[in-house]
Amino acid sequence: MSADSVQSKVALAILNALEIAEKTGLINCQIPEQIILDRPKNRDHGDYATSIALTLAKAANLQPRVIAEVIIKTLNENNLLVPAGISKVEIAGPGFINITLESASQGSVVIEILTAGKKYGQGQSLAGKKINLEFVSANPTGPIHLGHTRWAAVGDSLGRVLSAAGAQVSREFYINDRGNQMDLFGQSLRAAALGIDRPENGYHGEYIADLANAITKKNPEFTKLDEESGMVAFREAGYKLQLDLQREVLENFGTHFDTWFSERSLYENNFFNHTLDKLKSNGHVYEEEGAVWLRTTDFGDDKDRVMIKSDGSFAYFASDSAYYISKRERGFNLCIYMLGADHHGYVGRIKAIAACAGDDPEKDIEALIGQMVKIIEGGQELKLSKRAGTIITLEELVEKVGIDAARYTLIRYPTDTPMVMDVDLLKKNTNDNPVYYVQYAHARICAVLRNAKDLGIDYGLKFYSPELLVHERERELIGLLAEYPRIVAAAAFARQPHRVARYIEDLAAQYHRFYNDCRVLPLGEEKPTKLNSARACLSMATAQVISNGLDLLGVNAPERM
RNA sequence: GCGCCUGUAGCUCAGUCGGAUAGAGCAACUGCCUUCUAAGCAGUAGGUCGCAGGUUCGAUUCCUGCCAGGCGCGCCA
Repeated sequence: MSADSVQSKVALAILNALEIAEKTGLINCQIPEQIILDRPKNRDHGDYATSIALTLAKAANLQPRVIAEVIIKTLNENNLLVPAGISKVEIAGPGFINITLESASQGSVVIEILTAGKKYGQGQSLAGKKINLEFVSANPTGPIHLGHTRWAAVGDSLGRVLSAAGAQVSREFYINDRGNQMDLFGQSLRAAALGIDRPENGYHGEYIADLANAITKKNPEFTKLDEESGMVAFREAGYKLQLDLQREVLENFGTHFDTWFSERSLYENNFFNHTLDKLKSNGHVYEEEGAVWLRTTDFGDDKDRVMIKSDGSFAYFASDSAYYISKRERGFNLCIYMLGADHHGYVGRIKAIAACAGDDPEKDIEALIGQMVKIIEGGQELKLSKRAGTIITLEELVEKVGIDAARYTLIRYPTDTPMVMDVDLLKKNTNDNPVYYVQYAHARICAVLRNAKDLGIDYGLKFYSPELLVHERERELIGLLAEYPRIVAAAAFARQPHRVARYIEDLAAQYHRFYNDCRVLPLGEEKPTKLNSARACLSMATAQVISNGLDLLGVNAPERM
């Protein structure tokens, strides 16, 4: 919320009134730093409401309604209402204070929006946070599947939302490019190339054969290598190809990563030993049964974790530890891990690593858990993917429903809820499909504005008369537009981009209602009036906010549909 | 057994610093286009917010217990 927004003026006026009342002895208690304004659900309760009188009742030892009366009296006597753009203040119910704004004042948000443009909604609530946002992190041994896709959409959107709240965000993809799985991958590729049986616990999707073909085409000599060096040759070539594919698929999906972080790099330049020393110096490392352990039980983990196995090789946990330390040493003061539900057992471990490193896990680490995604088509759950051999891939989903519908649907729900995607519904261009509903509102506004231009109607800031927008629909729409910055800040704070989606759905609905009841353009031979211009400005502002919101989701705002 | 998540309308789900009469879409029924995109709008109907306690002016929201469902508990990655 910008300092000069309508809301903040109102909040400030009430705060001033409270301070005055406290000084003059009308109220005797600690005055809060901020006044929280709600938007009442019921229109009869005004444009804003605050429950401050109820909250203070106990501390002040007064009836809530008495406090409300004091606030209102003080507002009146000190002429605080007019400068704040308030036309009416009322007490309601047990002590709520309901506030109605002057039309001109309320309408000024349109000016704010048109002036700020793409920047409207951005704030500084997370300024100073340097966030490492890690998501997807699929193994480079196969395609991006549906579970990853949820994160590809939500993680990307969260990155945008956090940035909009003023944080400095780096999106990171962790590549698990060492360990058994990689070797199995190499063995599977080699087996496919040679036409021999693949390892039982290896990879069996059709894409393995495709990759193997591509490799042998380029490097036919690989097939002549012995088992070990052949495995390595295929592994490395397959790794590169598969990683490039993942990158390409994600970029096409609109999800960009700033850093692709290789697990192998943790073992270069002595970095792992450096991190081990660091953990040792904090006293949480010990040796037992020939293995090197991190005593994570010091910090609430259920059992200690092995970093170096008794055979001298590194356990996966070694990488986890080093990776965390790398993040911290690269200057991030908040590491967000976006994990699948099947990995939620990691949370305790990761936090224990932070604690062992001397950090505060509650402050420096956050884990977001994404529940499972199911996909149904024709009433049947889709389980098999031709390509991956197991689960539906990102590409298959996009082929079915398109990028916008896929992203929007995945982002629209909180991630801690398991979700079901209905392909048939997402293919429909009706309003059961929220992405079209929102996009349609945007396209509709663009059409109106095109027509306005053709009719020679002047719109834009110079022709905007906020005091003319007094219709109930106009006031509701304007009120909702003013909410947007708070929604973005709240979404960032809660790490919940779905709030932005839900908000623009509301906004689209509100615009449609306005459109239905308030004619924007002159009818027939009527002469354009200032009201036409004002409504065109309001429409323009709405389109801007829808577009800004969709942008935070990584979804297009089409001008025509 | 322990840990995490979920339980809101017939269906899919919003509602999270505790607020006024619990919301939306779909499905059912009824209206609104000879002028802005009907991919839209208005209305009717639909609820013991899993169950039982507790905290307080007030609980779908916070705490405890229970019931039901999903997932996880390797010197795998």
